Amino acid sequence: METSFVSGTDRQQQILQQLERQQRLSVADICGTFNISEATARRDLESLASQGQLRRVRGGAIVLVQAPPEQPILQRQSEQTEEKVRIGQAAAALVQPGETVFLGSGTTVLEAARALRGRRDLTVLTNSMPVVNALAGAEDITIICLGGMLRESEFSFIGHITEQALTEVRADKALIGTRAISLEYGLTSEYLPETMTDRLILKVGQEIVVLADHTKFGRAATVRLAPLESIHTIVTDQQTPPDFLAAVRARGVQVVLS
Amino acid sequence: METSFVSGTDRQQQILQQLERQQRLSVADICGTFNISEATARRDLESLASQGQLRRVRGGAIVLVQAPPEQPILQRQSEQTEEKVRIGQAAAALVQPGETVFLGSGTTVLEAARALRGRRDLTVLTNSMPVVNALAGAEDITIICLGGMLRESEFSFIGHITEQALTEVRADKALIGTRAISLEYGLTSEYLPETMTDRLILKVGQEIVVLADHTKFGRAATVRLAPLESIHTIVTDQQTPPDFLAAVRARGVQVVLS
DNA sequence: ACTATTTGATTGATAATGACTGATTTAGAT
DNA sequence: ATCTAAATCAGTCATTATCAATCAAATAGT
Repeated sequence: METSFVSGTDRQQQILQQLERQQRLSVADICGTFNISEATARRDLESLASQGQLRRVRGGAIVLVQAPPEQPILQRQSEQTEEKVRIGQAAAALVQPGETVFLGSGTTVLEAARALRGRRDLTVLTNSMPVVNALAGAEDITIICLGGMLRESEFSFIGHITEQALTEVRADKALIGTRAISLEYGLTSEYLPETMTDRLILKVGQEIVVLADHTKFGRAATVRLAPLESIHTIVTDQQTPPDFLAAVRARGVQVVLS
Repeated sequence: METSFVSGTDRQQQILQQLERQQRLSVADICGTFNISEATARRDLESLASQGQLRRVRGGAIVLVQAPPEQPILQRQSEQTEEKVRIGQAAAALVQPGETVFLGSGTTVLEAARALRGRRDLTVLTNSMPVVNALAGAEDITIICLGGMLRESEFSFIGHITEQALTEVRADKALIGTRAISLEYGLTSEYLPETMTDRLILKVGQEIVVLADHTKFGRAATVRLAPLESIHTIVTDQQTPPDFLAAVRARGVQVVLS
């Protein structure tokens, strides 16, 4: 894994994240993963310790007893950025002029929204605030937002109002992201309230397009959202195992590689 | 991707977009992707940092911990900014902890939203995208957006879906802006579709608070929205003619000067 | 044609880094 | 318990990268 960073502050954030995962970190570990000298590693630890972010011990550092909660959304935003952009563009290419398309939440779908900016004669339905922001002001694109209660971690709208609004609309295509996709359980999710909303979303789209990079395949989360058969198209990247894609195709799902 | 010609602010928006995708950006990165000098790249970062859009670090920039997703720029913000900020703050001061407050569209109400950020134990209802953006990520504030069709000029949601959602909610107070206030015609507006939505908004709020700087008084637009009597409170600035305010008070409307 | 703004180059100043030093702590052996 | 060797540490210093400030050229706006 390439660990690129722009500054000491940035590196310190990453040190904190890694510490969160492993509970403890040695100075040598830090030197290795970031290619820095021991002196710098110690300075980073000293700085973080003085901010009360970690507990300094001889040889490294350990997490504090009550660690501050980590932020949910923004970390995984940086992961697989390249793929996500390409997947988003490939999915956007499926949308035809004149169509009504639903865009769900998640960073990959957001990339599709960005790719749709500049296209003409479209109606976009969404429950994602970043999608609205990305498309607001775009020429010749009608934006309909489903409202509801704002879920802070994803900046998406969910709940009763959202579901009510969903009964009023339909879409030619629905572009959605997912947490996990498996042959056995299909689409799964982790957050139940959002799942209820997502199920309705699957109903308003004539054609369901799932955007998922290779890290999502062969995994399953806790809540079952929909079986594979209810999906029409999957857009993914080249790194997804071909045998998995073959199995998906055998279930009647079209696969688009970006 | 040859982005040969972009204006300064446009480029800064793109910098924000890229930053949001990658979490971090080095000065060198920016120079490369936009073909600009380090000096300009730094100036852009400095400008964005002063707006609180990113966190400047040595060597580049990283995203804020609770970064609201990138949002479109609002034009015509500069008119009467001083007054609007003060009016917004005065109106926000009327809101009590535990209350549910509706925030309408318009720049003055947006200032009230900004003033409410940091307050605790609030539920905010709104049909304004900028308001959602301003409050997204705020601690202890529940945000419920009414969805609907996005009106580009105001970035507010109007139409059938909005009205449907309005039937599902109520609010202790409704803070709304207006185009014009006159003794004879009360609140008037110019855009009929929005007016339909606004009339419903007046019904969901127990107490109607109108935010209007002095330029709005004694004028009337084409569409009648509501008589003066349906307003409970007007928040305005010192420059509003006292005799006009006296007449307003005589009609049973409370006046707050900021 | 003129002015205001933006840009790029240059500068000295400042911060970050890595190598080095001697001091301190730890772990193991006696 | 005491000693010793290795590891870790805090401090200093030179080097490098980055920065803020300044100014002239280029560009946009009127």
